[in-house]
Amino acid sequence: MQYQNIKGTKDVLPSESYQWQYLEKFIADFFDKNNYQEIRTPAFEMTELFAHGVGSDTDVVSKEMYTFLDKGNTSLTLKPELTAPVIRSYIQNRLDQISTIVKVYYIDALFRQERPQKGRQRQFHQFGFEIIGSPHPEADAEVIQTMYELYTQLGIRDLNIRLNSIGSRESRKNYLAILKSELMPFLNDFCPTCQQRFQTNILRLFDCKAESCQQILANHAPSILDHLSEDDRIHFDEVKHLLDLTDVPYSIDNRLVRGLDYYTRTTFEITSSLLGSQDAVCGGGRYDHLVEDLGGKPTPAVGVASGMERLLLILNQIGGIPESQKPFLFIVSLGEQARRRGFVLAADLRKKGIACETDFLRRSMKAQMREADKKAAKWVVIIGDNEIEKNIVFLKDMTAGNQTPFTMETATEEIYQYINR
RNA sequence: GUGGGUGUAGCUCAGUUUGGUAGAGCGGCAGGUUGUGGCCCUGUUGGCCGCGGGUUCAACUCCCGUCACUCACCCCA
Repeated sequence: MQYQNIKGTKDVLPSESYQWQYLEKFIADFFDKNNYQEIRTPAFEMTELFAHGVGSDTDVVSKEMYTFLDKGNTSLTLKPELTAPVIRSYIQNRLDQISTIVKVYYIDALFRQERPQKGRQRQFHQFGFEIIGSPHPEADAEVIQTMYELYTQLGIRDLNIRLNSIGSRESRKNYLAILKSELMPFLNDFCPTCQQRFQTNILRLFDCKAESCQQILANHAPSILDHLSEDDRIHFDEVKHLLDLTDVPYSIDNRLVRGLDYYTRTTFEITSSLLGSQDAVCGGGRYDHLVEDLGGKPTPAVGVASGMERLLLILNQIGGIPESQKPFLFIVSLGEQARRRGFVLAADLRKKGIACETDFLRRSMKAQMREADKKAAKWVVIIGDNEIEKNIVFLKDMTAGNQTPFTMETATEEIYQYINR
C-alpha cells in the first residue's frame, strides 16, 4: 500500500519550508510593530457556531464544511473560516473588559471541502486581523490601509483594491426589495442557479459569471450605492476619504458581494493578476452584528483575511522571498581517530553557535568534499592521519580555496575567532 | 457536483500516429593513481510505462473501465 496525502492537502518540504518561515515571521513582526496581538483558537468548533455565525445558506456552511460527530454525539466542524471562532473567543473570554477596542491577528489553517485548483486547497492557511469595538470609518480604513501596507512592505505591487458598501441591514433590506421587484420581470432569463439564488440570496446574483446574467444586471439592476441610508453613505464616504488621504488606491465596485452573511456596510477584496482564476489575495469587511448574533453585547467590528498560499504564489513570481543561506562548516575526517576528533570538534563548535556537520557515511575524502560543496559549506575542516600526526587541523575556505592550519588543542577557539573576524 | 488536460526512472520529459516486452537530460553512487569540492570525462544505479480488464501470436502503444494529479466552472482567501 502506497500511502498518499489527502486530496487538497500539501506537504511543505524542506526545500520550501523556509518560505513559510519567512512569511510567518514577516507577518508576526509586522503586527507586532502595529500593535496587534495574536489570538489562537482551536482547530475545531461546535458546528452550530458556523451555521449561526457565517450563515447556513452560504456555500461555505451548506456544502464545504468538514463536519463530524464526536463520541458524545456532538456535531463538530473543522474551522472553515476564522472570524466566527475569534468572535466566539472574544465573547467567551470577555475581551471587551480588557479594552474597549480589541485588535487581534492570527495565522491559521482552515478546511473546506471544495474541488482543489490553483490557489485553492482543502486545507489552506490564512492570516488576518480584526478591529473589534469601533463603529466608525477609521477602523474600516485602517484595516484596508494596514493590509495594503503589509503587501507593499512585502514588495508586492500591482494590486487591485475593490471597494463597496452593502449598507446596514436596514438599508440592505430596502434595497433587496427594490432589486427583487426590478428584476422580477426577467426572472426566466437568468441561469438556473441564479433563479434559485433569486429566492435564497438575491445579492449573490452579482457573483454570477454568466454573460447573459451580467447583461441583465447591467441593464436593469439598481446599484446598492444609490440606495444606502444617509448614515451608510456618510460612513462610506469617510472610508474613501481616509483612503485617499493615505494614498491607498482603490476602485469602487458596486457588484462586489461577499459570500459570508455577516457583512454590513464596507466590503472589500484585493486581487492580483499574478494569481490564477482565484485571484483574490484577501477579502474582508465590516460586520456590525456578528458579536450580538453569537450572544455577545452589540459590538461593531471589521476585519480581513488573506490567503497564505496565494500570497506565496505571488511572492514566488516576483522573487520576493530572500534565499536563506546560513554559512556552515563541514568536517571532513579520514580514519577512526580523526573521525572521533572531528566529532568532538563539531560538538564544541556547535556550542559556540557555529552550524557544523560531520560526515556520517565514512566515505572517501573526495566524496566528503563533494558533499560539503553540494551543501554549500562555507568552510571545511580537514582531519586525517597527517593532521593527527602533526597535531593540527586544516581549515579550508571554500570560496577562496586556501587552507589554514590550527593546533589541535586550541582549534575550537581559533576557528571560532577566524571565521568571525 | 460538472467539464477540459495529463499520468513512462527520484525530477523534467521523449517514445504511442505506422503494436514487436523502454530512452535522454538532470539527480544519486563510484572512478579519472597513492588525502582535497566546483568545470569536464567515464562507469553505474534506477521504471510490472497509474491500476484493472479486453482485442492480438505479441500492447507503453489500440478499445473499455477505474483511480490519481491538474486547470477551469461553482464559491472563496
